[in-house]
Amino acid sequence: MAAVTMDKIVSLCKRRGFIFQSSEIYGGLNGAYDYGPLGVELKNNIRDFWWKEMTQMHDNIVGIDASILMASKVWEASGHVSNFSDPMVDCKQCKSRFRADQIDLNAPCPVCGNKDSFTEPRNFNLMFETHIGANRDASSVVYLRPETAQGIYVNFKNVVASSRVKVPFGIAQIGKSFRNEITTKNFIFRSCEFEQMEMQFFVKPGEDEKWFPYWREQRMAFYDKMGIKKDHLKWHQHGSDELAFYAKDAYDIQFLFPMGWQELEGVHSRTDYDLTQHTKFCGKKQDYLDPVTNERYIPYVVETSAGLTRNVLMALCDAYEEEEIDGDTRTVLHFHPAIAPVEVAILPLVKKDGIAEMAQDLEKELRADFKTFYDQSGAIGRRYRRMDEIGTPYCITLDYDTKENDTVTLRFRDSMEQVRVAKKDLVKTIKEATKNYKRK
RNA sequence: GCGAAAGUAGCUCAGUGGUAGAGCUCCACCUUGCCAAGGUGGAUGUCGCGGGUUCAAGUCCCGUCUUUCGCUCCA
Repeated sequence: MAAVTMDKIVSLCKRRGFIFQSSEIYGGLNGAYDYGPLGVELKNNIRDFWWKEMTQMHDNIVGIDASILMASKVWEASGHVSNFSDPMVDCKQCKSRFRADQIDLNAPCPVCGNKDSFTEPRNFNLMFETHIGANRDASSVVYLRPETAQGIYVNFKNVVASSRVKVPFGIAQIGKSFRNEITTKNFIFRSCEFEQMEMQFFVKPGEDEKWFPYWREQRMAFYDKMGIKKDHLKWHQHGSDELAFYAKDAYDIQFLFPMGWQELEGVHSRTDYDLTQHTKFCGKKQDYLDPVTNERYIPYVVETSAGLTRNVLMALCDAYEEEEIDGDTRTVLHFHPAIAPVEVAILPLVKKDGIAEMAQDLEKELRADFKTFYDQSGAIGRRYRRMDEIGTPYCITLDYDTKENDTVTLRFRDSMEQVRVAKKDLVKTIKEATKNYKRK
């Protein structure tokens, strides 16, 4: 079985309506993508799967949804204004580019040896800038957030005061972030506009040692629940030279994308860095009063930060398979049923003798419980293949026997096995199958 | 931002200056009684965009946008 290439993913995404290039009719916009009818379902399903797992399934995590535009001071405090940009110089002779802080600007170019060859250092700030108000003076500059985490930190006191949460507790958030990347590549893997699923877990200083491995284990288990292949995932621990200035320890979950192992999610120990910074910059103590011991401290933070849009790409790459069947190729997306854009397809074996009408009625009945799709066009095998290609886990076929005894054929995507099920048992049977789903 | 290559139907591509094409897909009807490609008919393009050369440009030239690969970058 050949490894999937990005070309095939991009092609399938466009062909079947998962993901399109932004502004395509105008020649496209670099690093921006639009989600089509199936793509938005997939993305929303992954988002909801994460949200349920992180909030509903934990009694000590609450959610927020902070605004994308925030006070500029937030980014001064977080270090993004000063650290999120790199002054760069180019060699005028050989066009090589260097970071201005990593090279002696008075020395000859290390590549071509040319002297007095560098351009003036130019700043590449990775934050998008815009203005609030019609009057574009310096005081109105705001940034589109480059990460969602700060929206959580600046609401720490609000959440503590309003939600009766006690340390240890977490705040979860899903939303868009923006980075003015110098280059974008690999489809939606790195784009200027992306969505993050973040959770900041606030703990008593010292207890981060305990919670850090806990969340690493939880987060890896999440991908197993989503049906992602175990051998497509691995941990990468940041070496001391890779650690961000705020981080005490950092692990990435990497996924084996077509272009190699790449970061999918970070689990980072951020200590009290951010809350301390905001204390300094806003002048108000961002601390926590333990209601039992009356101790006052700034909590430490264990952060789980996943890319939703990267998760979408992962789900597509992980699910994609081309299987050889009798000299024919079957393209299948083996999505976990919980994230599949279409859960159940209803297919009449023939159109005549009232079978199609019967199938349409059944489709309407099942809508309340599943995302359904009705298709009466073409041979039955062809319709199965179409559903395989968009990852529909269950197909229901109605035939003449359905008229006699109210049973239908339930066909499973992965095994292609078929079972005869009474119409009245369909919802229960399908929900049971989803609950017990195991990726082969 | 640098270098190279590419951009023609929804997809994969052919078309080296002279009427815009193929296969698949898609739609309708027929056939089909459970795993694609059977029959009949049909739809689809300012050949990425803008300019130039020419009697004539998908084709040659310039610019531009986008994509891919390699740099650079990505705390």
